[in-house]
Amino acid sequence: MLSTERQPSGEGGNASVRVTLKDIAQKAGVSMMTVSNVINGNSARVSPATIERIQRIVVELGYVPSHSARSLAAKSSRMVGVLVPAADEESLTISPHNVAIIGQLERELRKRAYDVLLRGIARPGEVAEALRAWNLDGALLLGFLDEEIATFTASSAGRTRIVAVDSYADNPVTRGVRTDDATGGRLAAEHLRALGHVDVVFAGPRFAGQGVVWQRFQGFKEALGGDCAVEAANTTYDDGVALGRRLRTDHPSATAVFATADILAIGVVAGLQETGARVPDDVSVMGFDDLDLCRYVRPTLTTIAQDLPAKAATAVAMLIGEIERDEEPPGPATLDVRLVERGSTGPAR
Amino acid sequence: MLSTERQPSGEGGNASVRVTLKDIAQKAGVSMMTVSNVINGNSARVSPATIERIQRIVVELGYVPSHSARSLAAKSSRMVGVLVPAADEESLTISPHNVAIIGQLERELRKRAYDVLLRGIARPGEVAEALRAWNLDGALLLGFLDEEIATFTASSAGRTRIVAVDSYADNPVTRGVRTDDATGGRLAAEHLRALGHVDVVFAGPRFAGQGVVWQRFQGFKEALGGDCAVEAANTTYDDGVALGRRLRTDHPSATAVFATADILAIGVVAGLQETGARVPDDVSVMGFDDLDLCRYVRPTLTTIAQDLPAKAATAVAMLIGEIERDEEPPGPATLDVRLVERGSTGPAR
DNA sequence: CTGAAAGCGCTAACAA
DNA sequence: TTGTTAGCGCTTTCAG
Repeated sequence: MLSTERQPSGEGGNASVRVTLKDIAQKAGVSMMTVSNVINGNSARVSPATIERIQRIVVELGYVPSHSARSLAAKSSRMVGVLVPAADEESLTISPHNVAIIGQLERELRKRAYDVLLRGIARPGEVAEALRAWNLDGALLLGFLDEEIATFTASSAGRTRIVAVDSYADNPVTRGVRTDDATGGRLAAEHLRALGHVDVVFAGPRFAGQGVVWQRFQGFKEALGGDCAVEAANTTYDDGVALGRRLRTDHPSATAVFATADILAIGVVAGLQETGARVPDDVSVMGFDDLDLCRYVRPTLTTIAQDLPAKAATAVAMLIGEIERDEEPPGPATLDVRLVERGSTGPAR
Repeated sequence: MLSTERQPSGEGGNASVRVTLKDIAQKAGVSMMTVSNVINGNSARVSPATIERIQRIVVELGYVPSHSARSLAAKSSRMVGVLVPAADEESLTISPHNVAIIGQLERELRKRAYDVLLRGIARPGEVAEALRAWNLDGALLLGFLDEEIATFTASSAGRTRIVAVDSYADNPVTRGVRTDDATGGRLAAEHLRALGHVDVVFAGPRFAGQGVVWQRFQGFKEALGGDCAVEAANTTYDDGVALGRRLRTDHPSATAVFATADILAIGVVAGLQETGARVPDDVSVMGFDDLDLCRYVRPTLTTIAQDLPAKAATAVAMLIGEIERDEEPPGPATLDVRLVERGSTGPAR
């Protein structure tokens, strides 16, 4: 993975002080501007010969541009913020789902030569603050609630672009990228119906007229064709277990559960099993996300899969599009979902 | 989590242009330096009255300091790099273990008012490069192999501090933080011995005379008192499954497996179960790390727990200590481990 | 195609 | 306790 390669410092004679544009310019006998243009690939304005010479010297001296200086002098910093919610000071427990995304985002951004500032956000104002403090070219919001996003204000410069992942918020300063949650809900309902389930429970975080969970519920309920019970539960294993334990008491006739997150579904299965219920023979359970986790548990978890890498790539593409090509803020992007059948769902009893 | 709070911009009359130190200074009728001192908490050099007045104006105008400018003018940027390995351009799949740590690191650093640059590293030179490009005060290395770390060179400024997590490398420019891997191996061996296991298999990534895995093996073998088979396997579920499937063919007399990672152990269990073996009745399996995952699978996984939050906190404390107090680079830090008994280990058959 | 001047927003080192 | 003078390293004009 890492090639064995020496740092080219200490060859040009100068090893321990910062090599600046000026140094390069002097050694090459040209002005700083010419060097700057070469570094930034403005090859249109420099003769091929000079380019070649300068590039050699750059390598020879081990020149590394100062992004701080560039950021100060120019409009752009080539750095974007990846912003995640942070409950005050405590527990920046990035959710497994977000965690998976962060890696992808970093990769996509690095490919395009952008650096990433990772930062937890505790107060709404911190978004604009972070943006301005480092002169960020843009920001990616991860895992915020729509209500929170609505309170974010743009950087006063007005040039800062913001893309929110998994958001339906209609904040004018943000664009959204999300999976097709409504269709996900619908697929889940259709799957359960096809297996003969009629009396089912929907489990997920409390929702109210907006947001990811609400979308999933809408699609689910509609495709179900009938009514369904709703159980509020946080997206955690333990909440799932608690629900699973009392499910057959509180919903004696229910034969299936659709949870809005895999981790929650897995908890439900565990809770059910504790009470002696068999999954899927007595109760079917399905989740949402298709984390790796789904394959590790027994029974393996039937779920609605979303394409994380694609979501990350789309979010980055949108952001960069706005930043570099000053594109019209496109409408929100919606990514496909698909049903993944595994062992936790079966015919209604 | 997020308090409802307005951005204080647009009250001072000026809303959309950058508010600078100079603006504050003018409005307060003092010099920029005085304002600078107030902002940076150099209260010793300013009269209480002035402090109070300046602070009011700062809030009123919604001033946000430019970190780029500060980073350029001062020695320090108050930003540290969190550096993870990145297989060339492709698949920056940050491992679950590292990912869990990143959140903790960010939290610890933010508490101390440091920002985080998250960056994948594909070539050794990129470490020093990233450090210098943003004038980073330091860096945290996550999940690199000891051989890789040995090739990293310091920033030429010489002031940059580097702490490597999970490393035993003796690179003069880095300090290490890790869990007590040897003791972890020992605890595992003692646990299995106490249950009567004699013929056991050690499974983990290939190692050779150094590194985390080697340490675990040393402790394990020594406490075992006898010989043990070694199976090379990557730290993935699928490699675990493969090993589990052929375990009873290749090691017919083995009654226990110690894997150097939970995810690997869980795969081994699944592979074994596929062949009809019962865990732990026929074969006991244990892992290392104590990820949440261990509670989700059946049987639940016996493992060696390491304290991730403590590891992150220690790494940050070491780094900040070197940065701010210019402390003597302390020796490497080693954190405690403990055995967590769950359902995947039992008496030898 | 190349260069000179001016300044981005801030802080170090002195003076006063 | 406060102000002044210099830059940090780069990019943006605008002239050659």
